[in-house]
This record gives sequence, structure tokens and C-alpha cells, in this order.
Amino acid sequence: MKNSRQNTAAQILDSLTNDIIQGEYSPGQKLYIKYLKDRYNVGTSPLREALSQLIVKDLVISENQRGFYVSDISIEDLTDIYQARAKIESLCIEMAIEKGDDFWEANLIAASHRLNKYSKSKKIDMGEWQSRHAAFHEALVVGCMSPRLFQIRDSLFEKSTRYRNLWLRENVTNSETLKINQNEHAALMILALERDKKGAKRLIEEHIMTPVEIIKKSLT
Amino acid sequence: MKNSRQNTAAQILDSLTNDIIQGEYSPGQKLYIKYLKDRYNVGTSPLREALSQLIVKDLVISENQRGFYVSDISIEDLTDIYQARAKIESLCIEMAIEKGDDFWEANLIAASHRLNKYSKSKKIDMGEWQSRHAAFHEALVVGCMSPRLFQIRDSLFEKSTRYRNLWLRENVTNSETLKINQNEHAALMILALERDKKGAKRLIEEHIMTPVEIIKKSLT
DNA sequence: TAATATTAAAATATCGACATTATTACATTA
DNA sequence: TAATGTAATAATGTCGATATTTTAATATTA
Repeated sequence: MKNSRQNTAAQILDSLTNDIIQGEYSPGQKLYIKYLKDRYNVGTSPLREALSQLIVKDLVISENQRGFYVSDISIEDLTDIYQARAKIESLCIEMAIEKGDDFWEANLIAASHRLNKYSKSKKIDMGEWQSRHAAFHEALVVGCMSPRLFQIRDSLFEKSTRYRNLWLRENVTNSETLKINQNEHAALMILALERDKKGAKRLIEEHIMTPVEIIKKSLT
Repeated sequence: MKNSRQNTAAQILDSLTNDIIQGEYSPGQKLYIKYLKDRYNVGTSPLREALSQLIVKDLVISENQRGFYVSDISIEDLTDIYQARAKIESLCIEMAIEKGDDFWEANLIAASHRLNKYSKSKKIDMGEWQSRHAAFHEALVVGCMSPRLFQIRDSLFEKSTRYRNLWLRENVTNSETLKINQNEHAALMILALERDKKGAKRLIEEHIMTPVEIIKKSLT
């Protein structure tokens, strides 16, 4: 088996990122170089390069001569991340509504339909639901045309994943919460199609902040 | 000479970051491993770790087996960064006005005074002016209390530095532009102290976007 | 001449080894 | 017993060497 297009450092960055945000490693956990080398079958250099990138991504912290640790989570951090996400998403939606065209509208309607149908199905697979949910929210903001804001949006979304998983565990099965959630999605789409910037901004901020209180409880 | 508290990778990251945003290396320039090793007197590992972090910070790009390059600049990128900065700064100011206390007000007045006095002095050192200018803007938003938004703000500010330097070269000597700039600062402070969120947001967005047109000309 | 193939040189990406620093376990002393 | 000191163990951070890949230079062919 030969090299893929990515180098080892990039591959290991993907794996580590995923393993951290999916909770394979716990918050605060020490990441031993030797263990990681064995686990991912890589040498020191690409591994440390990946860890270095994870530091900038705020998923890992390091102390000189004391190694690497998974970043901690906390209620303060949870609140801050979700608040920032709410504001950024709100900005993105504003721009999207200003600049979105017919294709944006059509794509949004389609994404909404896919999420809707799946939410009403009998057996809900968490991964599939997450994927359709993310696609719907992306369809809302994809008209925004600012690569930087998008990048910021993505990085905050990634950071929030560890917290979001706590919510999902409780609520993918909870049909009441899910129904409210689904109603919000429907309302968001309508506001977007009506080009109601103010309304859409208000609702998206609310929608993003909704899980925070539930997650807080899981954290204590 | 012994180790400082930082490891080599962290030190070199600081140096490289600075050298890139100050234009020591040009946009698009290839960064040869060997050259950098010699220049900064470090080995391969810490150097590559620093470069890896610079990728995440968008100051460097890499292609597998083809090495590292300083990120390009462009008019599109300029506009995008400044637009994102304007929006983020606007969010920060909004929060700061909501949550700022007497100390925030006092600190803002002081920072404004320091910038004011220096802007009127005979000989203006670019570094000192930049420092006081940055301090004033930080004083405006320091009440915002969101670590994440602050971090985003800082990273965008850093990214904009290469472009900003193009503006500074033209306008630190241009007393007319500087006077307008200074008036905007005074107005910003007043709006903040009056807790006029809407007004402050509108003006800061305008203020941040002002240099864009001038920089565009420098770029073509 | 232009396009392609071949070879030589240069650069990158990765590995394993080593020096330095931190941690742990154990012994010594008050 | 608690506090401190010491030896051993373990982990980190850095370097130089090597295999692989790209780039450049040159030759070959249509």
C-alpha cells in the first residue's frame, strides 16, 4: 500500500481530530506520544506535527516538557462556544438572505425536505440524522459567500461537537424535544425564503442556544 | 544559554508569524526547510511543527512533497478578511457596551487620550502609533467577555496585518486621512460611552472598512 | 522546433536515536 | 509520620540520517 495524496501528518490530524471530538479521548486526558505512535502506526514527526495543529484548533493543549493533553470542557466554555456560534451563524444567515438566489432557495427546500422526512421515520440513526441536520443548516448559510466567516463557522461547529454529543445522546430518542426542534427548522426555512433577515437572525440564535441548558445539566 | 519556558517550536512559531505578517517573506514565497533551519538555527522537527501551526493559522500553505509557501494575498481575500473583521468587531463592541462597567469606560477614555496625544505629535513613529491604535480598539471591545470571539478577533486582526501595512505606508504621513481617522476614533468613544449600540456598530464597521479601497489600489 | 524521455540534483517527509527534563519509587532525616 | 532528598524510570523534545518524491538539466525523438 502506497501513499495517498495526503501526507502522514495530515492523515493523522484527521484521525485525531475525529477521535477527540467523538469522545474517543476524554477531555483533559493525557496523550502519550508513545501510545499514539503505536495506535496510529506513525513516527514521531508526523504525529507531533498533527498535535501541533490540534493546539491551534483548540482541541489539544501542551506544556513544555510535559506533553499533550486533550482540551478540557467546561460550562463556561460550552456557553461561550454556543454563544459565539449563534452570533456567527446569525451573520452568515444575514448575508445569505441578502445574496441568496433561486438555487439557494431550491437547495434549502430540498435539504429541509430530506431532514423532515428522516426525522419522521421510525428508526433514526444518529449519524444519518446528524448529517442531514448539518446539511440543512449549511443550506441556510451557504449563500453567504464569505470564506472566512464560513471557516470560523466550521471551526466553532467542530469545537461544539463534543458538547453536542451530550445533547444527542439524550434527545434523539426524546420525541418531544425533537418535534420542537423540527418546528424551528421549518420556521427557519420560511423566514429565509421570505427574506426576513431580522426574524431569521433572532430564531437561529435562539435555535442554536436551545441545547445549552440541557447540556449544562449533563455536565454537572 | 539555556531553554526559555517555551520550547523551540513555540519560539520559532512566534518568529515566523511575525516575519510573515511583517512582510519579511512575500506572499506566495516558497519557504525552504533548509534555508529556514539555517536562518533560525533549529532542527527539522520544531521547524516543521511551527510550519504546521502556521497552516492552521492560514499564513502558510503546504502541498504534499512540494513544501511550504507563504499564503497568497488578493483583493478578494482582503475584502473578505476586512468584512469579517468589521462584523466580528461589531459583535464585540455590542457585547462590550452591554456589559462594560465604570472601569471599562475609564480605560477607554485613557486609551483614547493616549492615541489622541500621539497622533498630534510632530514626529510619529509607525510602531508606536500602531501600538496605541491597537490599544484603543482593544479598549473598546475588552468588556465583551467572550474568549472565543476575542480569539477570532485577534486572528482576523493578525491576518489583516499584511494588508494593513500597505495602508500604513501611505497614510501615516498623510495628515488628511489621519485626521478623518482620528475623528472616527473620537466619535466611536462617545457612542460607546453613550451606550449607543446601533451607532457604535455602524461606525466601527465603516471605520474598519475605510482602508479597504486604498489598499485595493496598492494591490493593483 | 516542440514534445517527450532520461538522468542528475535538490527538497521533502519520515524514522530512529539521543540528550534533556519530568515523574515515580524509595530511602533518609527531623 | 511527614517532609525532604536521591536514584531509577519514563517521557518529551530535538537532531541528523535516509528513503522517496519532485524539480531541473540534458538528451532523444517526431
